[in-house]
Amino acid sequence: MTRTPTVYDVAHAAGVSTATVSYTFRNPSRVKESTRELVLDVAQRLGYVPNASARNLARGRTGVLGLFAYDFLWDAPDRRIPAGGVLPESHELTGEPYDEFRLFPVYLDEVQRGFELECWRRGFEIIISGRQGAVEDSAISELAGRVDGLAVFPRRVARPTLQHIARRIPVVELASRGDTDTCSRIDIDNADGVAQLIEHLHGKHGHRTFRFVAADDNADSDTRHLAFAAEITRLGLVALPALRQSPKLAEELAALQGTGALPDALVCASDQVALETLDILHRLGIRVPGDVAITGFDGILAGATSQPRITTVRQPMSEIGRLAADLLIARSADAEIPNETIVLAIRLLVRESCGCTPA
Amino acid sequence: MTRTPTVYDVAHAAGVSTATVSYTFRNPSRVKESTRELVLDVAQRLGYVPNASARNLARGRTGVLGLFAYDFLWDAPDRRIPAGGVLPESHELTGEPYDEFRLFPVYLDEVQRGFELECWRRGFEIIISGRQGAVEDSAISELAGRVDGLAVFPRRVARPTLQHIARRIPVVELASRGDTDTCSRIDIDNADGVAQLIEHLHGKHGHRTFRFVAADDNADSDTRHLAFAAEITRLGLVALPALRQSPKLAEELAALQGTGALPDALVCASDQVALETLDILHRLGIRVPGDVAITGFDGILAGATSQPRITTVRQPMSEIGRLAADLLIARSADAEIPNETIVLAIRLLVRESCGCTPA
DNA sequence: CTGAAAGCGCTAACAT
DNA sequence: ATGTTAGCGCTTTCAG
Repeated sequence: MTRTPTVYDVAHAAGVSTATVSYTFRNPSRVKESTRELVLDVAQRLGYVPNASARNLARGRTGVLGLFAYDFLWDAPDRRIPAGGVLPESHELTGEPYDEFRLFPVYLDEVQRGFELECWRRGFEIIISGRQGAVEDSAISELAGRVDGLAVFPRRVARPTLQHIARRIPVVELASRGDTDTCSRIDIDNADGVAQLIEHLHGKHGHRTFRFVAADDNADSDTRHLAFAAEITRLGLVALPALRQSPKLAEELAALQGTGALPDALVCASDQVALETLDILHRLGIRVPGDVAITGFDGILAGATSQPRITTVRQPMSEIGRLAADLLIARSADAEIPNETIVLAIRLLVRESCGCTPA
Repeated sequence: MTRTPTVYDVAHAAGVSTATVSYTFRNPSRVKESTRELVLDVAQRLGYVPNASARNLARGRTGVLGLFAYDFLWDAPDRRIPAGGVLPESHELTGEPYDEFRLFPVYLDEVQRGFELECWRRGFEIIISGRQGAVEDSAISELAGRVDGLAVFPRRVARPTLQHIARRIPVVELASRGDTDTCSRIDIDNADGVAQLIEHLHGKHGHRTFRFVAADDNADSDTRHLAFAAEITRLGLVALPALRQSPKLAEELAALQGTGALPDALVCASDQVALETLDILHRLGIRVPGDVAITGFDGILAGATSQPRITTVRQPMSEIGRLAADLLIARSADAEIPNETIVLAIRLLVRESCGCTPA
């Protein structure tokens, strides 16, 4: 096997300089047509493929944006996406554990999609990186060295690491966290979402007792919980402690059922939490929304195919991804552009789990 | 804004050589602990992030695998994923056209997922690249220069281009095409799948007239159509010309309905075709499976949530992605490993669109 | 319109 | 255990 051809080989074979070869590919109009054709011909014949590492090094940028995702499966391998009964056992699986968890796209998938499309539209490539559990600094730093800008989901990367990276390339955090100005941030109006949900449950359905169901170790969940508490207080209702998505959630709900202490409504931190809760309630024989109303947050697909369908707040997920890419591209081209925080509006999606009837 | 720090800066500030800095990051055990700590400290203070382009150039490899995907939306912007009636209008959309098409994951998404997970597990990063419509050679060649191996979906990239690239890095094509040994190939047993479907429709339900519904410009569709024709012939049944997924499919089906010439069963090239066909039949008032049976191919999620659920053949999609990554990693490490074609087994998924009753 | 040549930042022999 | 140094392949300024 011969050495892979370089600009030198092409230049030599074509009887031109390496500069001309380079221009032929990067700036064709600078090269006389006949020369250009010659070079392309030779390149073709030799099997020349430009080496991006060399180019990026010379240019000082990569044309790649990174998305540091995660897979919640890895963190919670024994937790399934509850799909409100529609998850079909006959949707044959390959036997790999993750295969059965990720039938439905989740929040992250939809954000990723928006990010991808915007990158491609703008001529950027995209590295999707993911790690299991706690992220070692080296992994993320490794990734940072490969890209012109980086989008990360919160709570995945230690803050000092993020600050370190943000000194070198633009970084945008997706979703809430609140402090610092290390990086840009794209967030949604969580408080408004929660307020609209409660307003609907309270004003429209007359519900008076609420419990929040929190997700584990999740910044968004915390934000929404705070908003929930504030809203409950504002309405002069009784603030009860939050329930928590965990292996013990089923027990807790069973206990509430036993003592007749079920609230009127369960406001869940996310659609995924809502779906899991729904599943548990089903198993306990508690009817939704008959015995208890339930709401989610996000607007993922699974919540629209469950039984009943989940009343929720829709995030503009792909728009979040799109904006993230947009912002990174701008800042990577001009370091003077300051970090910014964008807060996107949400929208209440009234379906059936709150007690409304299907249209 | 100061210049971004390099190994030289770190080495200088720490009073060591660049080699020591490099070793500290790449081969820590080669460096005395105290030195290592010193270097890491200085690097931290300076905000040093290793430049991957330089490293890759020096090393001669990138640690990145590419997946050249596509988005069928771009090619057919006016064609929706029909979801058998479950696609909820209230699943609020952002207004961007693609947003409403891609609610359900498709074949490609699931393959991609397997690819990603395997890459991450093996310590590779992954570049997902996509283009609209016909792919210019430069785009794919561009990508090829960035990665150690490339997986492509068929019919997206001109064959000469693929051959050109395959001279430099390992390439694997996902799904059927058949000719050449330019690249490796991962395929499924399409013939077996089609045979099992027809066997079921014929043997179990006694159907005798079949029409194939082909997808446009799709290698898999062609392969399955051939297998379909062969099987029909083998059983001594009447071979009728294929229908074709297109804006005119509705007319054609209506015509068949009008003349009482509907077949017993429609064997569709994919689940997506089946879902679209199902949608059309619905609108024509033709009952499925009452008036006509229908089958799909792939095993995507949308086919499991439609009404009725689609009887289909399940491809091990994430396994396809996983194997692709596996194969590329092996070949990128050892150019002596020859190309190979892997054919994976499929599995019949009997649901309701064939006429069976729900379990 | 084309060529010469100086980097880009890092790695990995090889030397000490 | 650490330092020296020659590349890795391409881009781009400056000359011609």
